[in-house]
This record gives sequence, C-alpha cells and structure tokens, in this order.
Amino acid sequence: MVKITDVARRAGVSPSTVSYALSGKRPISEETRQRVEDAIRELGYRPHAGARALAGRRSNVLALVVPLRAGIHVPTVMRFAVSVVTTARRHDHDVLLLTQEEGADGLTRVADTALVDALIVMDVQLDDPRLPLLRTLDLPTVLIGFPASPQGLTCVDLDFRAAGEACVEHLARLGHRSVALIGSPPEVYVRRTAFAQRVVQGFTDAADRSGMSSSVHPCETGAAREVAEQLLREQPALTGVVVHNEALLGPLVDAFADLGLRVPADLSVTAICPDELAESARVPITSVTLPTAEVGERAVELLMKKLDGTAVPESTLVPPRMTERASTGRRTVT
Amino acid sequence: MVKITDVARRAGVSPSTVSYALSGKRPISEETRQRVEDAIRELGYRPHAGARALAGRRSNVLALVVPLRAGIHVPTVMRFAVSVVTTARRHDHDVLLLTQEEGADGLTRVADTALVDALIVMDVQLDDPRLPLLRTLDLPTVLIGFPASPQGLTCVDLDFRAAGEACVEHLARLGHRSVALIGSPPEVYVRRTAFAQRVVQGFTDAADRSGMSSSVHPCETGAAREVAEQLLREQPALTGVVVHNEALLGPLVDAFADLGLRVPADLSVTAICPDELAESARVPITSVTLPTAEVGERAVELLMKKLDGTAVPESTLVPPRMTERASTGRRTVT
DNA sequence: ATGAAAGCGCTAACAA
DNA sequence: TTGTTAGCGCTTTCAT
Repeated sequence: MVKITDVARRAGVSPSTVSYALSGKRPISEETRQRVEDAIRELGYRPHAGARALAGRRSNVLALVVPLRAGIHVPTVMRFAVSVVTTARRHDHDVLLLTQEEGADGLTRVADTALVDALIVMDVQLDDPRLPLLRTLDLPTVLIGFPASPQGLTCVDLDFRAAGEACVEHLARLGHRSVALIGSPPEVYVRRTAFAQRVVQGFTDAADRSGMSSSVHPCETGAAREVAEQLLREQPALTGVVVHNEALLGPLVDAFADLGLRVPADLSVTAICPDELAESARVPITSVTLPTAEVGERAVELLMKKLDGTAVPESTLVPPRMTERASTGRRTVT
Repeated sequence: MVKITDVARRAGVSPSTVSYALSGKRPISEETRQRVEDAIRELGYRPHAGARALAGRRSNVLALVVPLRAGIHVPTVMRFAVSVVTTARRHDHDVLLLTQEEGADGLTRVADTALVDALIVMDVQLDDPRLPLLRTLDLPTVLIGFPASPQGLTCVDLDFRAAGEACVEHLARLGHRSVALIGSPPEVYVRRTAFAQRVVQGFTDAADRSGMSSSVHPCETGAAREVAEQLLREQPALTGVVVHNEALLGPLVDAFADLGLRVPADLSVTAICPDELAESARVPITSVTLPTAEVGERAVELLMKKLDGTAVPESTLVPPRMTERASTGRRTVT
C-alpha cells in the first residue's frame, strides 16, 4: 500500500505538504503542487479512509436511513437514495445505508463510533420517536418530511400546500367551478405526517380564492366505488377532482368509468403521486410529482453546508412540478 | 469522547485488555471481563470506527453496488439491499451504498482507501466490464448473477435452470402435454445475462423428460398479442405456458383473454418473476419468485466466510420457490 | 511557503 | 492471564 510518506519522498517534500496540497488548507507554491500531484499519480496514491477519519475527525461518510414500513412507495425511496448517493459523491462523500429497523440505536451507533459525520432521515413522522435523540445527537442532520415541531431541526420536503394549490389552479384555469379532494385514509391525517393536512390547506385556500365550491374526503383504501358514488350524489356539479391517495388513484378512475363518467370529458382528474403511478393509470393522469431527485439533492447540499458551519434554513420546501397528461381538460358546459 | 484508555482506567486494566475483551481474541478471566463490561456500560464507550479500521486493518463495512439501468425491477433491488443491510448488521458490519454509475472507478476507490473490506456487486452481466478489475482487486467479492466465465469468482443467484424445470414439472403434474416458454427479448439471450439461457435449458429438459411437446419464444416487449396469436396457430394443443419476461406477463394474460382463452380453464400460465408482479396480474399467476431476501443473505454470509479466510464455493444457486396461484389448473380434456 | 513532530484511538506483537 | 508499547496513516499545530 502506498502512503503519504511515499508520496512525500517521491515529490521531495514533507508529508504535511502532501496533506496540504490535497486539502488546500494552506497555500502551496505552484511548483510543489505540481510535483506532489505527479507523485500521487505516478504512485497511484489514495489516502486511507480510516486514518483520515481518525486524524481529521471527519469520515466523509453520511448515513441514509430508509423506511421499511408497508405502504411506502419503494421506487420512490430507491430514486431518492440514488440521488443522495450521486449528490454525496459530488461532494466527496460516501453513503452508509441504514434501515429504519435499527431504530434509534442505529443512529447512536454510527454517531458514537464516528462512522458517519452526518445523517439523512427519511419518512419522518409527526411524532417521530427518533426526534429527541436527533436533537441531542449533535450530528448534522436533515429530515425528509416535517414532524409536528420542526424547531431546531432541518427539514426538507415537497411543498405539499403548493401542490394542492397547483392542482386546483390547474382545474380553475380549465374552467372548472366545483372540485373535490380525495385524500388519504383518515388515520393518516391524525397520526402520521404533516403533508396530508397541508394538501388540504392548499386545496381549500386555492378553491376559495377562485370562488370554487369544494369538498374534502379522507378516504380508505378499497373504498373507491363508494366515494365515487357519494361524490356524484352530494356534489352533482362536480367536474374536477384532486386525488392524494396512491392506492386509490387507479381504482377511482376505474370506478368513475364504471359509473359512466368519461375522463376527462365529464370529469377532470389530477393527482399528487409518483409520476410512475400517474402514467400507468388507465387514463394517464395529470399530476404533481414527488420530486424525489431534487429533494435528495437538496438534503445532501444542506448537510454539506451544515458540515462546514454555514447556517441553513430550518425548513426547505421544494416547489411542486406539474405534468399535464390526458386526464384533464376544459370544462364542457352542458 | 470516551476512549479505550478511559475504560481501561476505570476497570483497572490495560487498554489491550479492554480491546481483547471486546474482540475475544485472547482469553480474559471472567472477573476482569465483568469489570471491563461494567466500565464500558457505565461510560457508554463505543470504539472509534476510524481508529479501529486503521489499527485493525478492517473497516467492518462492505460495499453494495446497485444497478441503475432501465428495465430493472426497482422493488426487487430495494428488497435485496435491505436484506443485505440486515444480514450485514447481524455480522457486525455496515453497508456502503454505491451506484453502478460510478463504475469500476468507484470500486477501486473504496478498495484503495480501505473504506470497505468486501464487495457485493449486483446485476452482473455475461461480459461485465468490471470483471477484470474484480479479479485483480483482491477484495473479497460476491457477485449476484453469473458472468460468462465465473472461474475464480464467487457468484450467487436463483437457480434459473431449476426454476424453468419447476414450472414445467408443475404443469406436467397438472396433466399438461404441450407447453411453451415465452422468454426475454432476443437481445437478452445474446448480450446480457446467463439466466435467460438457463431457464430455457431447464424448461426444455424437463419437457423432454416428461415427454411433453414444447416450444421456446424469445419475445419483445409489446409483442404480446402477436405471440399469443402465433402460439395458438402453431401449437394448437398448447395448454400450458411459462412466462419469463416481466414486461410481458400482464399484457400476455390480457391478450389470451382477448383471444377468448380462459386462464386457467383453457390455458395454465406460470411465470418466473417477482411475487409482486405475479400477484397484481388480472389473474394472480402461479410463479417462481426471485428469492431476493435469501440471495442477499447468502451473499453476505459468503462474504463473511471469505473475510475470515474460509473457502467458499464459486457458485451458489438458490433453489426456486414456487407459489401456486389462480392461473394454473388441471388440463381439461375436450 | 514548507518542515518536524505530536497526536488521533485503537490493535497486536512482544514480554512477563 | 495481563501489561507495555510500537505502530496503523493521516492531519495539524508549532516552528522556521
């Protein structure tokens, strides 16, 4: 194994000079820098990660904690992970993969052993049990998602409020006057995450601003047919719906068809969901996507700032991006 | 930060005794071991990973290289990754996530910097460009999948040959006498991976052994209808098919339905694919699953053996596991 | 602009 | 069974 002293000898300089040439932490004359670089290349030198971590108190590794629970959209998680790895590499960091299964212990472990020097935690819940730990751990951390009290933490997520608004505004532009939101199952609103409520806020505010009539329906998986019937019964003027429920999107579109409603001729449908899903419905759905790659990138960049001591905002909301597909059209007055 | 000398002082022993108590690499009297353990617990000591890696020449981290290319089944990759992480943790190792994108350079990097001390490489191709490197790298490595020349490498995968056989034998037991294999696109057989040919071998051999008439059809994505029609035309006695083509499974079942063939009444369908896919077809498909979790587990265990110098077999074939669903039934003689 | 040298926290000879 | 000690390969004061 070739080490820093080998490089130093070959370049005719001291080890510290090699180290500084590598880190740029002190000025090196152009000439020495060149000699050092040559020596490094000729010998194929690569600094030993462990030695670096020990002496430099930085492992250049960050941990990514991925969720396992049922109901998670696996391709989304994977894309997020890939984006984190790619971005981390651009910043000369590697990524250690942790599963949620290890829980809080896993976090203390990698922190205490100095295996990693920063943390990205996905799928943060409103009352996430890891929060107290994360607050005391004093490892730079970025959360994906917003807990109930995000004070003192750094959180990133899609701007779900704006996503709700975007859907409504899209429908408004198409002339629709009466809209409904098909939301997540009731327990999601109560227990889990903040994003469901945010969508509702955005949806309702935008509808009010546009003077549209609107209704909101938290909705169980499997209840597609019931909800579709209920909508027709209770809101006969309805011509636009926003679906924020991955499991229900397909079945709902099917149910509308069964009830003789053509999409988009009779009913325009928008959704907040992974593009993949929107594309694979029987009618491709106009949707606001979860900008996985962008969120991953932002998370890593925030972490890098924190690592070099820069202050970062507590909350980062990634703006929604809407893709128009076949499921929305102008309101046809009959 | 509490370090080994702190523990040693508190327990009234030398640092090396603490180290040995931790590693078990030399006998420690029951009494000292107890004192050391107490001290560790009281102080909340955790060994510094970098220091360990430097002094012990072992990072206790292994790298997992995941594929990115289109056509890969993302949930399968993710499940595999989770299984690798879980198993690695059981063996006191962590997992560094690398993307295929980094290519061979990524492998040299983590090897040369001693960041990891073993490698798991997924999605190995017949003529994988990383093979020469992997052979010279002299890092313990396990490949998922089989290259053209696996000599000197350690490979794990589903036993695709047995999978092909299992499907045919299942159909044979149900009384079917004429079967067809719908395979991957032609280029897969030529270019990519060994598993496609293996399925064909297993399929053909088993059909021959049972005295069944059989045919094999490499098949492009999107050609479902054509293939279905061709099968009916050329093999009128056909009552059983084996599908080894993830993209085609659903469309094919649809095509059979369109052509008036009831599954399983007129035609029994089996597949080799992720369970997820088999379950979500319009008729749940009897299938041989890719035993992701088991392959991940085996890969890690092989690596652990290699790490402590035990010889391991070059090739590990995980036996297929068949799940009977609604798409297969007894041949009905008409 | 560069060098010398003291650690970083741990492991593993070597000694006893 | 335990202790002493010399590194592991790098970073970073402190000097010059």
